[in-house]
Amino acid sequence: MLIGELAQRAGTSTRTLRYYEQHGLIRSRRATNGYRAFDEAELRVVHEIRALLAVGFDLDDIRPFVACLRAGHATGDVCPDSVAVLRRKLDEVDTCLARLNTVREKLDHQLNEAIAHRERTCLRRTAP
Amino acid sequence: MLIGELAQRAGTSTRTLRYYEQHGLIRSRRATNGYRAFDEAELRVVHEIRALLAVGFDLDDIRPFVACLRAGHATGDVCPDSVAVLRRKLDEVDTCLARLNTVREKLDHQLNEAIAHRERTCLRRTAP
DNA sequence: GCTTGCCTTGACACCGGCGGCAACGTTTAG
DNA sequence: CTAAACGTTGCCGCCGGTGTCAAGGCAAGC
Repeated sequence: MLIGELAQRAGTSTRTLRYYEQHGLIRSRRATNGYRAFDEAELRVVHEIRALLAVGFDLDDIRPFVACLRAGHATGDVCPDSVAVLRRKLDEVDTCLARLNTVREKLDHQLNEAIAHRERTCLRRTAP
Repeated sequence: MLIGELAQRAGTSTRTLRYYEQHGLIRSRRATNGYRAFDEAELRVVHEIRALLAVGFDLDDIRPFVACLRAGHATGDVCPDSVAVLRRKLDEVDTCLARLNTVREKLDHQLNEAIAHRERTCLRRTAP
């Protein structure tokens, strides 16, 4: 499979695939003309990459999942390293959620105070 | 007040202050030697900027707050434009929270599945 | 006069996942 | 023969707030 076909089937660009390869996430042989030749299996790998990126993982985080797939597992998340990343990411998300909730409260409070202040000082210009 | 003093009092770097000035957020006169001279009032402005940046605002978002302070208000958030930004930011945060919660659920599910799978296939290497 | 420590502007580096372009080789169809 | 449609490598741009360095002007104490 040439890079264009893989890109189309995976719903990405050739530029993206070269980038993944350059960073060791996907693999290819080279034909005599220098063209990359991809195995069918790489399609699944690309899908895994895309799915994890969409969730907020970066390429380094994703590497263990790819390795897990290459090791023959049906999914990329059952290997110890992948599980470790999942745990860490879950922690990160929880931390982020906590911070974001704090920010939300602050914003909400600040917004209400500001509106209250404007009403006290009779500066309402927009209808309630 | 010279830039070094303002930087120290505001807890930032001179580089940062020049950047803010370059982007129209703080103001200075120039002494005959070319040095920036800052009013005391700018200290408060810088504090406002830093506080909002810390919450996740970008410099463009912050501009109305600074204008509000300069208009003589005790706080930067009571002016209509600031309130509008606050509303928008609150919406953004809510959207972000929603997405993050979705991600959290996915991760949690995926993690549990992976662990369950490993236990089914007797690959436990770490003590429970 | 010399050093030290302020200040000035300007410009590059960073991070990460690409987009996009240049300049060029290959294959295939007409 | 040529044009179109693929492939290759390499490099710049982006985004935003800062760090950091260069190369130089000023202030003040010895």
